Amino acid sequence: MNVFKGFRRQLLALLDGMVAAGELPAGLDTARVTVEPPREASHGDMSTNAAMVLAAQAATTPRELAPRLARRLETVPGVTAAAVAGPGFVNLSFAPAFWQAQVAAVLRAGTAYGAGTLGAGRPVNVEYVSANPTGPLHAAHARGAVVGDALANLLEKAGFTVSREYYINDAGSQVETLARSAFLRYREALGEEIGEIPAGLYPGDYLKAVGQALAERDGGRWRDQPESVWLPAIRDFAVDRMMAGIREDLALLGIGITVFSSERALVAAGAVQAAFEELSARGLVYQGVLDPPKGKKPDDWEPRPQTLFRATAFGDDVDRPLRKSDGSWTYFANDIAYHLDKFRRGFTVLIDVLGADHGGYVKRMQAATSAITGGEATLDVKICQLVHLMDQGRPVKMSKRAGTFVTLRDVLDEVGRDVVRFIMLTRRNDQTLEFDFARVTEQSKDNPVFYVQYCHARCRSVLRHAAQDLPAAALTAEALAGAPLHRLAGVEEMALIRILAGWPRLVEAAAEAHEAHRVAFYLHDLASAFHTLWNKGKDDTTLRFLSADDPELTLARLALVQAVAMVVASGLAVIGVEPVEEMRS
RNA sequence: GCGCCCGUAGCUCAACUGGAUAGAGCAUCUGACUACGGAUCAGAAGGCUGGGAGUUCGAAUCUCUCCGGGCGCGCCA
Repeated sequence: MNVFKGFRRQLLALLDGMVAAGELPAGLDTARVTVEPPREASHGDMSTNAAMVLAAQAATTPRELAPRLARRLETVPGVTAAAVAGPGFVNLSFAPAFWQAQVAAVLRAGTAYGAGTLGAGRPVNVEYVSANPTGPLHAAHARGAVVGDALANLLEKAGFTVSREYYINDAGSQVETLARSAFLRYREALGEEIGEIPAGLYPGDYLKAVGQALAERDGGRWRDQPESVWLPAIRDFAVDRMMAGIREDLALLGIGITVFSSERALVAAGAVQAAFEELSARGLVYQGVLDPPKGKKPDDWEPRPQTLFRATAFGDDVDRPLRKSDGSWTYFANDIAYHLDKFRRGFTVLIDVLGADHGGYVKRMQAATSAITGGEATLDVKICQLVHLMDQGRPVKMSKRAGTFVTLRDVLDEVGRDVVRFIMLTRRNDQTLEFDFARVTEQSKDNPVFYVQYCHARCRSVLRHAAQDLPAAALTAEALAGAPLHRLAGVEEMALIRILAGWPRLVEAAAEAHEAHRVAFYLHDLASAFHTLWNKGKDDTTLRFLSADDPELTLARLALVQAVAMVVASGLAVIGVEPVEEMRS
């Protein structure tokens, strides 16, 4: 459980008591009252802004209310001091036993420690990757894949029921281009000389295998047919092949997408028509003419009446077309249908993880989501900025034309799944990220993956040593939960325990903000506190975890070490990284 | 030209959604390490949070306005 939230409940009860005693007016709005760890450790263990938030309502000043509050707070069991500071904060200190008990809580919960009830089982829909099925995933896709997957893990840990989804864009012109490109490779496989790949078609070698497979399956039956005959069949064939490859790559990266939705199937099922009618029924569709885009002057622009969605009524800048001039649906219309589909499947919290090039798409999709669900569903869009691939500080040159673009598979082969997953979360999603092949694999504290893994490995190492040295002792987590934890009184030990106790709170806050990267930063902090303690033991042997002449202290410290290992493992699980038992050389 | 994202230590980035003296890691100096697992640790220095104005008890965070970078900009997806 989240100890800060727990104490906030006690604080609110205490405020009720003050109201009952006539010390505060009834009907207080306590929504903005917070209990948090103070920024400065020297300020105490917890801090509340209650006096500042409530002073105006109580017709007094923060500095007057705070001491009255502090006096009451000092009577709460476990609280050793309540001091007024700054503009009216009340800083609280707790007895060591309060924190030491958290170690036992970790040990009893295991890697489930931090799992929360915040979500209360409510459904959340996370859509990510959704790469066009026109080629293999490349390195840039890895970021969205990891961000989405870790976010899904995080939300699950916080108690939400999560659906992980991939939207297959198999209905547009790009998959037709794929079909034509594959057809060319098919003719090539049948022995034809195809020469240069014409501009506008996909040149990648990966299509050779598609052409080959098609030739093996169907022989020459398509070769002399008109495009209208072979295109649908070859398109479907090629898309299936591409998706098979993509699923394989995702599996290698450990991405747990379970729902794959086909745009084509959605259209075929009439979902777009239904969504269109829904919008029409709400009076949000009209025929109109848009202004030409400012500043940019398309040569072929001419005013033309279109079927438009009134996106401006929901915060977008302009109304958006739903139909192309040939009468078919725009990509946007299809996507509205998909989001409506999510809503109809019971999701009111929708999250899309998209690439940087979709930044301009956010407003209209949020507008559409709000419109078509009557405001019942909200859409949060996480835009993932670019990944700059580097090697030893130099950019890795990438060119699709020259065929040197780096695939996801290349990156995985080079550095492995765990490194990719962790590094992708070492920046906020909306910041560009540098991915340096040399740096992310080096074994030093510069490398956060290594740093955190090393922390876990050190913990496990200590526990292995303990098992050898103390064959008679019960060293299971359950047994260690009963260790004499009051012996954990060192400054560094207490600091470490406070960080451990902050894990449930971090899970909640990160889940609420939809920001999985916070887990990576937290793990780095935790590892840092652990390495600090470890190194203290080098200088001062009385601080070592294993103390031959003090078995009780040893047990208490082993409990702490075990708890650290568990929380690290639990955080790594959210990121999707396997904790290691030892560092391979 | 318009919209969105961003701008924080020399570099790469945090900052618990409005809290206290803005924090880490590199790099730079100064020290510790013949070992529970070497790839670490302790300390120093480094800032007008791009500039300016506003909102209030309080702003890196919200508003406005400039400056600088990225992405996008009718019937591509």
